[in-house]
Amino acid sequence: MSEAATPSTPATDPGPEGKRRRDAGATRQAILDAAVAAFTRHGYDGVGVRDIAQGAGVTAMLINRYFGSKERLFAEAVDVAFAPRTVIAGTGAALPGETARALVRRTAPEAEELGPFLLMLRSAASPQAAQIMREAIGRHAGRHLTEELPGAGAGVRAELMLSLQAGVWLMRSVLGTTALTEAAPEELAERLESLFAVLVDATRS
Amino acid sequence: MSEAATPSTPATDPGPEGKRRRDAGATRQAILDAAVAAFTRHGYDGVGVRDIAQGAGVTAMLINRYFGSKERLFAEAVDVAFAPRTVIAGTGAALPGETARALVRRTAPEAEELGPFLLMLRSAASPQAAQIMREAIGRHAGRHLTEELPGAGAGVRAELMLSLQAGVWLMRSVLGTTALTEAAPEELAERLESLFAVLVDATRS
DNA sequence: GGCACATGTCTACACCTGTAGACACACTTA
DNA sequence: TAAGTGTGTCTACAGGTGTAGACATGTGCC
Repeated sequence: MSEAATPSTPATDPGPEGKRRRDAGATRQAILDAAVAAFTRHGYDGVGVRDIAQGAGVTAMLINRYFGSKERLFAEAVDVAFAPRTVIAGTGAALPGETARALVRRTAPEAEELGPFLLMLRSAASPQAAQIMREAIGRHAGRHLTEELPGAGAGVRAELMLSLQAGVWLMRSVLGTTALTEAAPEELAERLESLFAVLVDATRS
Repeated sequence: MSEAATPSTPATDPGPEGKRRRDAGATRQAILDAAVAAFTRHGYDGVGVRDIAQGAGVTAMLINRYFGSKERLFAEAVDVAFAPRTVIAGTGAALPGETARALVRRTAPEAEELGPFLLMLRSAASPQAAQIMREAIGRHAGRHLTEELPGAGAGVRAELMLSLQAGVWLMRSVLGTTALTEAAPEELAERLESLFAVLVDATRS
Protein backbone atom coordinates (compact mmCIF):
# COMPACT_ATOMS: atom_id res chain seq x y z
CA MET A 1 0.00 0.00 0.00
CA SER A 2 1.11 3.53 -0.68
CA GLU A 3 -2.01 5.60 -0.68
CA ALA A 4 0.21 8.48 0.24
CA ALA A 5 -0.18 10.40 -3.00
CA THR A 6 -1.40 13.87 -2.26
CA PRO A 7 -4.14 14.07 0.31
CA SER A 8 -7.19 15.11 -1.66
CA THR A 9 -8.13 17.75 0.91
CA PRO A 10 -5.66 17.89 3.75
CA ALA A 11 -7.63 18.28 6.90
CA THR A 12 -5.18 20.69 8.41
CA ASP A 13 -4.38 23.03 5.60
CA PRO A 14 -4.83 26.78 5.82
CA GLY A 15 -6.31 26.75 2.35
CA PRO A 16 -5.89 29.44 -0.26
CA GLU A 17 -7.49 32.22 1.73
CA GLY A 18 -6.43 31.18 5.19
CA LYS A 19 -9.70 29.53 6.04
CA ARG A 20 -10.29 27.70 9.27
CA ARG A 21 -7.94 24.81 9.53
CA ARG A 22 -10.18 22.56 11.59
CA ASP A 23 -13.26 21.83 9.54
CA ALA A 24 -15.14 18.73 10.51
CA GLY A 25 -17.19 18.61 7.33
CA ALA A 26 -14.20 18.98 5.06
CA THR A 27 -12.26 16.37 6.99
CA ARG A 28 -15.11 13.93 6.83
CA GLN A 29 -15.37 14.46 3.11
CA ALA A 30 -11.64 14.03 2.66
CA ILE A 31 -11.79 10.71 4.47
CA LEU A 32 -14.73 9.60 2.36
CA ASP A 33 -12.96 10.54 -0.88
CA ALA A 34 -9.81 8.74 0.16
CA ALA A 35 -11.88 5.72 1.15
CA VAL A 36 -13.60 5.49 -2.23
CA ALA A 37 -10.27 5.67 -4.03
CA ALA A 38 -8.54 3.17 -1.76
CA PHE A 39 -11.40 0.65 -1.68
CA THR A 40 -11.67 0.86 -5.46
CA ARG A 41 -7.98 0.19 -5.91
CA HIS A 42 -7.45 -2.54 -3.34
CA GLY A 43 -10.83 -3.79 -2.16
CA TYR A 44 -12.37 -3.87 1.29
CA ASP A 45 -9.95 -6.35 2.80
CA GLY A 46 -6.92 -4.95 1.02
CA VAL A 47 -7.06 -1.56 2.66
CA GLY A 48 -6.31 -0.66 6.25
CA VAL A 49 -7.83 2.26 8.04
CA ARG A 50 -4.34 3.68 8.44
CA ASP A 51 -3.94 3.76 4.67
CA ILE A 52 -7.20 5.61 4.19
CA ALA A 53 -6.37 8.03 6.97
CA GLN A 54 -3.00 8.77 5.43
CA GLY A 55 -4.66 9.36 2.08
CA ALA A 56 -6.87 11.94 3.73
CA GLY A 57 -4.04 13.48 5.73
CA VAL A 58 -5.41 12.56 9.12
CA THR A 59 -5.04 9.90 11.77
CA ALA A 60 -6.69 6.50 11.73
CA MET A 61 -8.71 7.19 14.83
CA LEU A 62 -10.63 9.98 13.15
CA ILE A 63 -12.23 7.37 10.93
CA ASN A 64 -13.75 5.67 13.92
CA ARG A 65 -14.81 8.99 15.38
CA TYR A 66 -16.61 10.11 12.22
CA PHE A 67 -17.85 6.83 10.80
CA GLY A 68 -17.93 4.45 13.73
CA SER A 69 -16.04 1.63 12.07
CA LYS A 70 -14.31 0.58 8.89
CA GLU A 71 -17.42 -1.29 7.83
CA ARG A 72 -19.68 1.74 8.16
CA LEU A 73 -17.15 3.84 6.28
CA PHE A 74 -17.25 1.26 3.51
CA ALA A 75 -21.02 1.44 3.38
CA GLU A 76 -20.89 5.20 2.87
CA ALA A 77 -18.12 4.87 0.31
CA VAL A 78 -20.18 2.37 -1.65
CA ASP A 79 -23.13 4.71 -1.61
CA VAL A 80 -20.97 7.50 -2.95
CA ALA A 81 -19.44 5.33 -5.65
CA PHE A 82 -22.68 3.75 -6.83
CA ALA A 83 -25.13 6.62 -6.59
CA PRO A 84 -24.36 9.17 -9.29
CA ARG A 85 -22.38 6.85 -11.51
CA THR A 86 -23.90 6.34 -14.93
CA VAL A 87 -23.80 2.66 -15.63
CA ILE A 88 -25.37 3.03 -19.02
CA ALA A 89 -24.98 5.63 -21.73
CA GLY A 90 -27.42 7.00 -24.26
CA THR A 91 -31.14 6.31 -24.44
CA GLY A 92 -33.51 4.42 -26.65
CA ALA A 93 -32.03 2.95 -29.79
CA ALA A 94 -28.63 4.50 -29.11
CA LEU A 95 -28.30 2.85 -25.69
CA PRO A 96 -26.58 -0.40 -26.69
CA GLY A 97 -24.00 1.25 -28.90
CA GLU A 98 -23.20 4.09 -26.53
CA THR A 99 -22.99 1.80 -23.54
CA ALA A 100 -20.74 -0.64 -25.40
CA ARG A 101 -18.36 2.07 -26.56
CA ALA A 102 -18.21 3.64 -23.11
CA LEU A 103 -17.45 0.26 -21.55
CA VAL A 104 -14.67 -0.47 -24.01
CA ARG A 105 -13.17 2.96 -23.48
CA ARG A 106 -13.28 2.84 -19.70
CA THR A 107 -11.80 -0.65 -19.49
CA ALA A 108 -8.98 0.04 -21.93
CA PRO A 109 -5.57 -1.01 -20.62
CA GLU A 110 -4.24 2.54 -20.77
CA ALA A 111 -7.28 4.02 -19.07
CA GLU A 112 -6.67 4.39 -15.37
CA GLU A 113 -10.23 5.26 -14.58
CA LEU A 114 -11.66 3.98 -11.35
CA GLY A 115 -15.30 3.14 -11.12
CA PRO A 116 -17.99 1.34 -9.19
CA PHE A 117 -17.37 -1.95 -10.95
CA LEU A 118 -13.78 -2.09 -9.75
CA LEU A 119 -14.91 -1.35 -6.22
CA MET A 120 -17.48 -4.11 -6.56
CA LEU A 121 -15.12 -6.73 -7.98
CA ARG A 122 -12.27 -6.07 -5.61
CA SER A 123 -14.48 -6.16 -2.51
CA ALA A 124 -16.63 -9.12 -3.45
CA ALA A 125 -14.65 -11.58 -1.33
CA SER A 126 -15.81 -10.16 1.99
CA PRO A 127 -19.29 -11.28 3.05
CA GLN A 128 -20.03 -8.04 4.89
CA ALA A 129 -18.90 -6.02 1.92
CA ALA A 130 -21.00 -8.20 -0.37
CA GLN A 131 -24.14 -7.57 1.63
CA ILE A 132 -23.52 -3.84 1.71
CA MET A 133 -23.04 -3.79 -2.04
CA ARG A 134 -26.10 -5.92 -2.72
CA GLU A 135 -28.25 -3.40 -0.89
CA ALA A 136 -26.57 -0.49 -2.65
CA ILE A 137 -27.20 -2.04 -6.05
CA GLY A 138 -30.85 -2.47 -5.26
CA ARG A 139 -31.01 1.12 -4.12
CA HIS A 140 -29.12 2.75 -6.99
CA ALA A 141 -27.86 1.16 -10.20
CA GLY A 142 -30.37 -1.64 -10.38
CA ARG A 143 -33.31 0.67 -9.92
CA HIS A 144 -32.21 3.37 -12.36
CA LEU A 145 -31.28 0.82 -14.96
CA THR A 146 -34.59 -0.98 -14.62
CA GLU A 147 -36.45 2.23 -15.32
CA GLU A 148 -34.45 2.67 -18.48
CA LEU A 149 -35.39 -0.77 -19.80
CA PRO A 150 -39.19 -0.83 -19.95
CA GLY A 151 -41.03 -3.99 -20.76
CA ALA A 152 -41.30 -7.48 -19.40
CA GLY A 153 -38.54 -8.75 -17.16
CA ALA A 154 -36.93 -5.35 -16.86
CA GLY A 155 -35.29 -6.21 -13.57
CA VAL A 156 -33.68 -9.36 -14.88
CA ARG A 157 -32.52 -7.69 -18.07
CA ALA A 158 -31.10 -4.78 -16.09
CA GLU A 159 -29.09 -7.02 -13.80
CA LEU A 160 -27.89 -9.09 -16.74
CA MET A 161 -26.63 -5.85 -18.21
CA LEU A 162 -24.77 -5.19 -14.99
CA SER A 163 -23.47 -8.75 -15.00
CA LEU A 164 -22.04 -8.47 -18.48
CA GLN A 165 -20.39 -5.17 -17.68
CA ALA A 166 -18.95 -6.50 -14.43
CA GLY A 167 -17.60 -9.52 -16.25
CA VAL A 168 -15.88 -7.39 -18.85
CA TRP A 169 -14.39 -5.18 -16.16
CA LEU A 170 -13.12 -8.29 -14.42
CA MET A 171 -11.52 -9.94 -17.41
CA ARG A 172 -10.23 -6.80 -19.03
CA SER A 173 -9.19 -4.51 -16.18
CA VAL A 174 -8.72 -6.68 -13.12
CA LEU A 175 -7.28 -9.85 -14.62
CA GLY A 176 -6.15 -8.48 -17.96
CA THR A 177 -6.69 -11.60 -20.04
CA THR A 178 -4.94 -11.48 -23.36
CA ALA A 179 -7.71 -11.72 -25.95
CA LEU A 180 -9.86 -8.99 -24.43
CA THR A 181 -7.03 -6.58 -23.73
CA GLU A 182 -5.50 -7.00 -27.17
CA ALA A 183 -8.77 -6.95 -29.07
CA ALA A 184 -9.45 -4.13 -31.49
CA PRO A 185 -11.70 -1.65 -29.67
CA GLU A 186 -14.10 -1.34 -32.57
CA GLU A 187 -14.60 -5.07 -32.92
CA LEU A 188 -15.08 -5.50 -29.19
CA ALA A 189 -17.56 -2.64 -29.10
CA GLU A 190 -19.55 -4.15 -31.93
CA ARG A 191 -19.79 -7.52 -30.20
CA LEU A 192 -20.84 -5.90 -26.94
CA GLU A 193 -23.37 -3.72 -28.73
CA SER A 194 -25.13 -6.73 -30.18
CA LEU A 195 -25.21 -8.30 -26.71
CA PHE A 196 -26.67 -5.19 -25.11
CA ALA A 197 -29.18 -5.01 -27.93
CA VAL A 198 -30.50 -8.41 -26.95
CA LEU A 199 -31.00 -7.20 -23.39
CA VAL A 200 -32.80 -4.03 -24.45
CA ASP A 201 -35.30 -6.11 -26.34
CA ALA A 202 -38.20 -6.93 -24.02
CA THR A 203 -39.55 -9.81 -26.06
CA ARG A 204 -38.45 -13.27 -25.08
CA SER A 205 -36.47 -14.97 -27.79
CA MET B 1 -12.97 -19.02 9.45
CA SER B 2 -13.91 -22.51 10.37
CA GLU B 3 -12.64 -24.74 7.65
CA ALA B 4 -12.63 -27.46 10.26
CA ALA B 5 -15.28 -29.64 8.69
CA THR B 6 -13.94 -33.11 8.17
CA PRO B 7 -10.44 -33.26 6.81
CA SER B 8 -10.86 -34.63 3.30
CA THR B 9 -8.01 -37.06 3.77
CA PRO B 10 -6.56 -36.90 7.24
CA ALA B 11 -2.84 -37.09 6.85
CA THR B 12 -2.39 -39.26 9.88
CA ASP B 13 -5.13 -41.81 9.63
CA PRO B 14 -4.53 -45.54 9.62
CA GLY B 15 -7.05 -45.90 6.85
CA PRO B 16 -9.45 -48.76 6.37
CA GLU B 17 -6.83 -51.45 6.01
CA GLY B 18 -4.22 -50.10 8.33
CA LYS B 19 -2.15 -48.52 5.60
CA ARG B 20 0.91 -46.51 6.29
CA ARG B 21 -0.05 -43.48 8.28
CA ARG B 22 2.64 -41.20 6.96
CA ASP B 23 2.10 -40.76 3.27
CA ALA B 24 3.65 -37.68 1.75
CA GLY B 25 1.68 -37.87 -1.50
CA ALA B 26 -1.66 -38.25 0.24
CA THR B 27 -0.89 -35.42 2.62
CA ARG B 28 0.12 -33.14 -0.20
CA GLN B 29 -3.09 -33.96 -2.02
CA ALA B 30 -5.14 -33.37 1.12
CA ILE B 31 -3.59 -29.93 1.50
CA LEU B 32 -4.27 -29.15 -2.15
CA ASP B 33 -7.91 -30.23 -1.88
CA ALA B 34 -8.42 -28.20 1.26
CA ALA B 35 -6.78 -25.23 -0.42
CA VAL B 36 -9.08 -25.34 -3.44
CA ALA B 37 -12.14 -25.47 -1.20
CA ALA B 38 -10.96 -22.73 1.13
CA PHE B 39 -9.77 -20.36 -1.60
CA THR B 40 -13.04 -20.87 -3.45
CA ARG B 41 -15.08 -20.06 -0.38
CA HIS B 42 -13.12 -17.12 0.98
CA GLY B 43 -10.65 -15.94 -1.65
CA TYR B 44 -6.89 -15.68 -1.56
CA ASP B 45 -6.70 -12.97 1.08
CA GLY B 46 -9.55 -14.34 3.14
CA VAL B 47 -7.84 -17.61 3.99
CA GLY B 48 -4.89 -18.18 6.26
CA VAL B 49 -2.48 -21.03 5.91
CA ARG B 50 -3.59 -22.24 9.33
CA ASP B 51 -7.15 -22.59 8.07
CA ILE B 52 -6.08 -24.64 5.08
CA ALA B 53 -3.83 -26.78 7.23
CA GLN B 54 -6.65 -27.46 9.64
CA GLY B 55 -8.91 -28.39 6.75
CA ALA B 56 -6.34 -30.95 5.68
CA GLY B 57 -5.74 -32.18 9.22
CA VAL B 58 -2.14 -31.06 9.39
CA THR B 59 -0.03 -28.20 10.64
CA ALA B 60 0.51 -24.90 8.87
CA MET B 61 4.20 -25.47 8.46
CA LEU B 62 3.66 -28.47 6.23
CA ILE B 63 2.25 -26.12 3.62
CA ASN B 64 5.52 -24.30 3.41
CA ARG B 65 7.43 -27.54 3.36
CA TYR B 66 5.44 -29.01 0.47
CA PHE B 67 4.55 -25.90 -1.54
CA GLY B 68 7.12 -23.32 -0.53
CA SER B 69 4.68 -20.54 0.22
CA LYS B 70 1.03 -19.65 0.32
CA GLU B 71 1.32 -18.01 -3.08
CA ARG B 72 2.75 -21.12 -4.73
CA LEU B 73 0.05 -23.23 -3.12
CA PHE B 74 -2.53 -20.88 -4.58
CA ALA B 75 -1.01 -21.26 -8.02
CA GLU B 76 -1.34 -25.02 -7.83
CA ALA B 77 -4.87 -24.76 -6.46
CA VAL B 78 -5.87 -22.51 -9.36
CA ASP B 79 -4.45 -24.99 -11.81
CA VAL B 80 -6.46 -27.77 -10.22
CA ALA B 81 -9.65 -25.74 -10.19
CA PHE B 82 -9.39 -24.41 -13.72
CA ALA B 83 -8.00 -27.37 -15.60
CA PRO B 84 -10.67 -30.06 -15.88
CA ARG B 85 -13.63 -27.82 -15.24
CA THR B 86 -16.07 -27.61 -18.09
CA VAL B 87 -16.94 -24.00 -18.57
CA ILE B 88 -19.31 -24.71 -21.43
CA ALA B 89 -21.78 -27.47 -22.03
CA GLY B 90 -22.96 -29.11 -25.19
CA THR B 91 -21.58 -28.66 -28.67
CA GLY B 92 -22.63 -27.04 -31.90
CA ALA B 93 -26.17 -25.73 -32.02
CA ALA B 94 -26.94 -27.06 -28.54
CA LEU B 95 -24.08 -25.17 -26.91
CA PRO B 96 -25.87 -21.90 -26.04
CA GLY B 97 -28.88 -23.60 -24.52
CA GLU B 98 -26.97 -26.21 -22.58
CA THR B 99 -24.45 -23.70 -21.28
CA ALA B 100 -27.20 -21.32 -20.23
CA ARG B 101 -29.15 -23.97 -18.37
CA ALA B 102 -26.02 -25.28 -16.65
CA LEU B 103 -25.10 -21.77 -15.56
CA VAL B 104 -28.55 -21.08 -14.15
CA ARG B 105 -28.57 -24.38 -12.32
CA ARG B 106 -25.10 -24.00 -10.83
CA THR B 107 -25.71 -20.42 -9.66
CA ALA B 108 -29.08 -21.18 -8.10
CA PRO B 109 -29.42 -19.87 -4.54
CA GLU B 110 -29.96 -23.34 -3.12
CA ALA B 111 -27.05 -24.84 -5.05
CA GLU B 112 -23.97 -24.90 -2.90
CA GLU B 113 -21.70 -25.88 -5.69
CA LEU B 114 -18.22 -24.45 -5.72
CA GLY B 115 -16.47 -23.74 -8.96
CA PRO B 116 -13.65 -21.93 -10.69
CA PHE B 117 -15.68 -18.76 -11.13
CA LEU B 118 -16.14 -18.36 -7.41
CA LEU B 119 -12.43 -18.88 -6.87
CA MET B 120 -11.76 -16.29 -9.53
CA LEU B 121 -14.18 -13.68 -8.22
CA ARG B 122 -13.23 -14.02 -4.58
CA SER B 123 -9.50 -13.80 -5.26
CA ALA B 124 -9.55 -11.02 -7.82
CA ALA B 125 -8.62 -8.33 -5.31
CA SER B 126 -5.06 -9.54 -4.83
CA PRO B 127 -2.66 -8.51 -7.59
CA GLN B 128 -0.53 -11.64 -7.23
CA ALA B 129 -3.60 -13.84 -7.34
CA ALA B 130 -4.86 -11.92 -10.37
CA GLN B 131 -1.67 -12.56 -12.29
CA ILE B 132 -1.69 -16.25 -11.42
CA MET B 133 -5.28 -16.55 -12.58
CA ARG B 134 -4.67 -14.64 -15.80
CA GLU B 135 -1.98 -17.12 -16.75
CA ALA B 136 -4.15 -20.06 -15.77
CA ILE B 137 -7.03 -18.79 -17.90
CA GLY B 138 -4.76 -18.47 -20.89
CA ARG B 139 -3.52 -21.99 -20.27
CA HIS B 140 -6.84 -23.72 -19.68
CA ALA B 141 -10.34 -22.32 -20.04
CA GLY B 142 -9.56 -19.66 -22.58
CA ARG B 143 -7.79 -22.07 -24.87
CA HIS B 144 -10.33 -24.88 -24.72
CA LEU B 145 -13.20 -22.49 -25.18
CA THR B 146 -11.56 -20.83 -28.15
CA GLU B 147 -11.25 -24.18 -29.90
CA GLU B 148 -14.95 -24.73 -29.39
CA LEU B 149 -15.90 -21.45 -31.06
CA PRO B 150 -14.42 -21.59 -34.55
CA GLY B 151 -14.52 -18.58 -36.79
CA ALA B 152 -13.33 -15.02 -36.73
CA GLY B 153 -12.51 -13.45 -33.39
CA ALA B 154 -12.79 -16.74 -31.56
CA GLY B 155 -10.55 -15.57 -28.74
CA VAL B 156 -12.58 -12.46 -28.09
CA ARG B 157 -15.88 -14.31 -28.26
CA ALA B 158 -14.56 -16.98 -25.93
CA GLU B 159 -13.46 -14.49 -23.32
CA LEU B 160 -16.71 -12.59 -23.63
CA MET B 161 -18.45 -15.86 -22.86
CA LEU B 162 -16.29 -16.20 -19.78
CA SER B 163 -17.04 -12.58 -18.87
CA LEU B 164 -20.77 -13.06 -19.05
CA GLN B 165 -20.60 -16.21 -16.97
CA ALA B 166 -18.35 -14.58 -14.39
CA GLY B 167 -20.72 -11.63 -14.18
CA VAL B 168 -23.71 -13.88 -13.57
CA TRP B 169 -21.81 -15.80 -10.91
CA LEU B 170 -20.92 -12.50 -9.26
CA MET B 171 -24.39 -11.02 -9.21
CA ARG B 172 -26.25 -14.21 -8.51
CA SER B 173 -24.03 -16.23 -6.18
CA VAL B 174 -21.57 -13.81 -4.62
CA LEU B 175 -23.70 -10.70 -4.20
CA GLY B 176 -27.13 -12.25 -4.52
CA THR B 177 -28.91 -9.33 -6.10
CA THR B 178 -32.65 -9.62 -5.93
CA ALA B 179 -33.81 -9.71 -9.54
CA LEU B 180 -31.40 -12.40 -10.63
CA THR B 181 -31.87 -14.62 -7.60
CA GLU B 182 -35.64 -14.39 -7.71
CA ALA B 183 -35.95 -14.74 -11.46
CA ALA B 184 -37.72 -17.76 -12.90
CA PRO B 185 -34.99 -20.19 -13.95
CA GLU B 186 -36.56 -20.83 -17.34
CA GLU B 187 -36.84 -17.16 -18.21
CA LEU B 188 -33.29 -16.48 -17.09
CA ALA B 189 -31.99 -19.44 -19.06
CA GLU B 190 -33.78 -18.23 -22.18
CA ARG B 191 -32.27 -14.77 -21.92
CA LEU B 192 -28.81 -16.19 -21.37
CA GLU B 193 -29.22 -18.60 -24.24
CA SER B 194 -29.93 -15.79 -26.67
CA LEU B 195 -26.84 -13.99 -25.38
CA PHE B 196 -24.62 -17.03 -25.79
CA ALA B 197 -26.07 -17.54 -29.24
CA VAL B 198 -24.80 -14.13 -30.26
CA LEU B 199 -21.31 -15.10 -29.13
CA VAL B 200 -21.35 -18.41 -30.94
CA ASP B 201 -22.09 -16.59 -34.17
CA ALA B 202 -18.81 -15.74 -35.85
CA THR B 203 -20.19 -13.08 -38.16
CA ARG B 204 -19.93 -9.51 -37.01
CA SER B 205 -23.26 -7.85 -36.54
C1' DG C 1 -8.93 37.90 27.96
C1' DG C 2 -10.29 33.36 29.29
C1' DC C 3 -13.19 29.47 29.35
C1' DA C 4 -15.34 25.40 26.96
C1' DC C 5 -16.01 22.60 23.37
C1' DA C 6 -15.04 20.64 19.02
C1' DT C 7 -11.34 18.65 16.58
C1' DG C 8 -7.27 15.82 16.05
C1' DT C 9 -3.32 12.90 17.94
C1' DC C 10 -0.83 9.46 20.77
C1' DT C 11 -0.29 5.19 23.07
C1' DA C 12 -1.79 0.77 23.66
C1' DC C 13 -4.04 -3.66 23.27
C1' DA C 14 -5.43 -8.08 21.82
C1' DC C 15 -5.47 -10.64 17.85
C1' DC C 16 -4.05 -12.48 13.42
C1' DT C 17 -0.68 -13.08 9.51
C1' DG C 18 3.13 -15.80 6.82
C1' DT C 19 7.17 -18.02 7.70
C1' DA C 20 11.77 -19.62 9.82
C1' DG C 21 14.30 -22.91 12.85
C1' DA C 22 14.69 -26.47 16.12
C1' DC C 23 12.68 -30.49 17.72
C1' DA C 24 9.95 -35.23 18.03
C1' DC C 25 8.15 -39.16 16.09
C1' DA C 26 7.45 -43.28 12.76
C1' DC C 27 8.94 -46.23 9.57
C1' DT C 28 12.47 -48.51 6.69
C1' DT C 29 16.88 -50.47 6.08
C1' DA C 30 21.16 -52.69 7.46
C1' DT D 1 18.42 -54.38 17.41
C1' DA D 2 20.30 -49.87 15.92
C1' DA D 3 21.05 -46.35 12.84
C1' DG D 4 19.07 -43.18 9.41
C1' DT D 5 15.84 -40.63 7.09
C1' DG D 6 11.39 -39.15 5.74
C1' DT D 7 7.43 -36.94 7.91
C1' DG D 8 5.05 -33.86 11.01
C1' DT D 9 4.82 -30.61 15.13
C1' DC D 10 6.11 -26.86 18.38
C1' DT D 11 7.74 -22.42 19.52
C1' DA D 12 8.72 -18.06 18.07
C1' DC D 13 9.14 -13.78 15.56
C1' DA D 14 8.43 -9.53 13.22
C1' DG D 15 4.86 -7.11 11.31
C1' DG D 16 0.09 -5.77 10.50
C1' DT D 17 -5.06 -5.39 11.87
C1' DG D 18 -9.24 -2.67 13.89
C1' DT D 19 -10.37 -0.14 17.65
C1' DA D 20 -10.63 1.79 22.62
C1' DG D 21 -9.21 5.39 25.92
C1' DA D 22 -6.60 9.22 27.48
C1' DC D 23 -4.46 13.26 26.08
C1' DA D 24 -3.37 17.71 23.47
C1' DT D 25 -4.61 21.73 20.77
C1' DG D 26 -6.90 24.96 17.84
C1' DT D 27 -11.24 27.94 17.62
C1' DG D 28 -15.32 30.49 18.75
C1' DC D 29 -18.27 32.52 22.35
C1' DC D 30 -19.14 35.25 26.58
